[in-house]
Amino acid sequence: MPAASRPKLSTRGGAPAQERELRAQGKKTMRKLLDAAMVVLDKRGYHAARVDDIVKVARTSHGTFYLYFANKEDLFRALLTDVSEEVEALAETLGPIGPDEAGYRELRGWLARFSDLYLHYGPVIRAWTEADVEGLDVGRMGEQVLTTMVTALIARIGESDGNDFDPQVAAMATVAMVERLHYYLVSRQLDVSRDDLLDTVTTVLHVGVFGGARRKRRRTAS
Amino acid sequence: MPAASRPKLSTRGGAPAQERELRAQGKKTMRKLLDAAMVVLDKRGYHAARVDDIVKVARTSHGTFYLYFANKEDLFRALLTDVSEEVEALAETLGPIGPDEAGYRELRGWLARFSDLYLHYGPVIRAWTEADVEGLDVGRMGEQVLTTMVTALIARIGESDGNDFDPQVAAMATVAMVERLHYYLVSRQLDVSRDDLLDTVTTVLHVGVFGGARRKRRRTAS
Amino acid sequence: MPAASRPKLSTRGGAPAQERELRAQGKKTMRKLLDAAMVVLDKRGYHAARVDDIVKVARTSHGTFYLYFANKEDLFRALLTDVSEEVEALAETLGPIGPDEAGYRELRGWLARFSDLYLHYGPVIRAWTEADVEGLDVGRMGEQVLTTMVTALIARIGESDGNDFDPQVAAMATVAMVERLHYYLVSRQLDVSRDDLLDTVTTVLHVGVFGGARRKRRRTAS
Amino acid sequence: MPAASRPKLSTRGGAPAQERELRAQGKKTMRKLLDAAMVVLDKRGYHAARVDDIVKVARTSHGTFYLYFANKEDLFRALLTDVSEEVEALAETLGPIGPDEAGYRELRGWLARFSDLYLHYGPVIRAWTEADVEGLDVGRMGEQVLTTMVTALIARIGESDGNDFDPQVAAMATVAMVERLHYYLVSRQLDVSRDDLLDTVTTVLHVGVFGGARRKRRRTAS
DNA sequence: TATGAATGAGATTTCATTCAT
DNA sequence: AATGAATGAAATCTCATTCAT
Repeated sequence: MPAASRPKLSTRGGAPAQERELRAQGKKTMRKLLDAAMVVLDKRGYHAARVDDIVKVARTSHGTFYLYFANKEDLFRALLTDVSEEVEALAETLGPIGPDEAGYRELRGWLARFSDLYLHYGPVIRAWTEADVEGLDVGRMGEQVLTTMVTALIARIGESDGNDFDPQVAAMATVAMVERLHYYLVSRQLDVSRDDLLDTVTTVLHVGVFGGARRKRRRTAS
Repeated sequence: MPAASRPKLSTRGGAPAQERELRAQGKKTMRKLLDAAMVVLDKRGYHAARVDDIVKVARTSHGTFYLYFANKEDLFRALLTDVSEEVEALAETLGPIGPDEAGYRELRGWLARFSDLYLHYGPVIRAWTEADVEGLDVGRMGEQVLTTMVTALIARIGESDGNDFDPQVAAMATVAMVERLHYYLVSRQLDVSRDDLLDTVTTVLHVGVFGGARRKRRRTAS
Repeated sequence: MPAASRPKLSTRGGAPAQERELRAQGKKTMRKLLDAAMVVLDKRGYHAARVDDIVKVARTSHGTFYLYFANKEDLFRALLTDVSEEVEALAETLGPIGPDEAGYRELRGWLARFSDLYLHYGPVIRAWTEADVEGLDVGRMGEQVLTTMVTALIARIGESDGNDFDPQVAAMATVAMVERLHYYLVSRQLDVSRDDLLDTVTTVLHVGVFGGARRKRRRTAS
Repeated sequence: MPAASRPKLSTRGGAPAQERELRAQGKKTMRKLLDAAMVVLDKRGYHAARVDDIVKVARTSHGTFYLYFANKEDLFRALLTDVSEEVEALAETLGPIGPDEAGYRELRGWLARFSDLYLHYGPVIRAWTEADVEGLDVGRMGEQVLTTMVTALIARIGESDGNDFDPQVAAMATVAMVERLHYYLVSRQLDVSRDDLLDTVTTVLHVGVFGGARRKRRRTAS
């Protein structure tokens, strides 16, 4: 099982939590809040997420919330920091992707790991999009995450030869497609199994971006 | 230049406006409000957009706003209705896309028209994503827009032969890539000319989805 | 048929209307507004009555409203003036009420005329109650109406002999009972025919206030 | 002194307050708000009562109000619930009312208790009348209160014999007279002592409704 | 005489954050 | 470390009245 699917939730937390030493109970409370935030983020999205909702899900109080986080954005920043690290780790695992079968498999494996990550951190990633407009520095953090992915991809795309397109655009196009498709999947606008989704998107990208040859349809075990 | 780039803003308006007969002045004011909403939506996004901002930009009063729209969502719905129609019209213009040069051109032309549409209606489309979470029925309207596009694409993809992927997923992947890339473009996360973007995305999709052959890079005049 | 049932709606109208000479059309418009106000008052009550509702029912415009009335209260004042006059006229028709059958009939006849009046002007009378709290001078006008009725009654009660109660209180009690019962009737809290209501209330008051003898139940033609 | 004169203000409160556990301080604040509402209701009536007025009298903040009540109607409902219970308790204490002196005393005692209740809860009862128009479900609650009283009275009226009137109408007439008279008393339209009022209304009703014999005027100590 | 449009003061309501225990 | 209570700034919405044609 890929690392991305066993994420360790933020052990740092928000500003107030970092200024003091957290004991076992404190850590537990902070964890409860972060988990709750994910739940609420998933259900309501960033803007509609209320502190009240979060503390209710976490079965704690308003006062307690501010014992661990400076404010709402601080909490989301903590979550996003975790995602950042996961994504960075993921980006590093992207090996060379040749036009052959091995390249296909490499790409599919990587996309599968992204999928795991999205299925877990999706709420945060979607929240980032939502918060992107406006000067929220949460937005800026999201851009960094995007850059990480794109940079890794550009490197691999550049290794292919004979590309008649802009590698940077192609890299972003790749991320765009993969991220949005998962969004459609999670928001039930696309009704398909994760494997089918991965098969198709891998094929399209392998052929379209990495010069892979078209081939007969095949199944890949999850 | 395609019709999509010269869109006529909603002539229907929101709930309150539909109950009365609008005279010239009334129509003008409604138009001012819709235009202002686009500006604010662009700058702030859906959730952060305040009725106050909109009337300020439209240089009118609070009370006037509610003479034409029941509330913010109502106005947004009016805008979305316009987009829906434009998108539907666009979807109908998608001709057959073969693997040859002609297919490439057809696809590029269509994407260019989408591009025009997005450059005009982008704020609304982005806001839709933002409002998607939560029970806003605006979300449901957005899904219809998506469906329209996807349906048109599925038909064309189905015409290609030898596809080793799920046409529905491929269609959504196409929309996903195109929409998000334009989002990156407009939100300045991607710094590239519209033409370069179109060249690359057309190539990737033509090759990856429509069985097109890879070819040397080329420029297409706008 | 008693005069009260063929009321001539205010021919004076509100302040602005009094300052100019009304032609035929003007009078018609004013009448439409007064009628509409009654309808709205009936449906919504005083506080919930909106100028907007009134002009909609009257099929005219806001601007027109203020051509005839200085403001909302002005209109109600006009209506209340009419009621005042009707009530005053009614009060004058109250003859002596002896303990005998003739007294019963006199009382019943008078109450029947009140009933007619209430059935027509009820909305205004109820509005007065509603507007009573607070310094609205509409409230003060209502008190005058009450006084008119009470004064007439006190005179007749005083003519009975052997009363072991305060005539003023008894007079007010009479008005209280009659007015409220009609209110219950009109607001459907009391489900009974107008005649049954009149029979009972006449009996109770004739016996309780005017020293009438109790007798077997009887019907009186409406 | 009867229980009705020492009413305990709502311990349940409005919707938001019922969802959480209230501590001592919370209860105190809720009480302050309910008391303040009575004051404002008395001074301004239901429609003119502003949440702003209430919190000012209660010396608390706007936000706090909504911590305990969903809105003005919710608060009013809480008050009305209290009244309902008091009235119900009062209705149960109505014993048989014969035509003799004992019957007179029973009736007078009961009316005196009603009087106590009205003097305390008058603002709420009057507000109910005011709010009755329009779809406020508060109106429906009021009807129940009315029904409670009427039902108790019908039972007692039915025990008298030889009535030549409709007991239901007579019962409502009784409530109508008593309620409205107190209204006139409290709103200063009737200037008389509570005892004089009770004496007269008891006599009129005893004779008019319960077949009592007329007798010489007398004073009853409060 | 009539009208649709516009206004803005004021009322309601929400909710992130701070306070007191 | 935790909590319920309180706050108030900001946002939404209503509607009597005035304006311009």
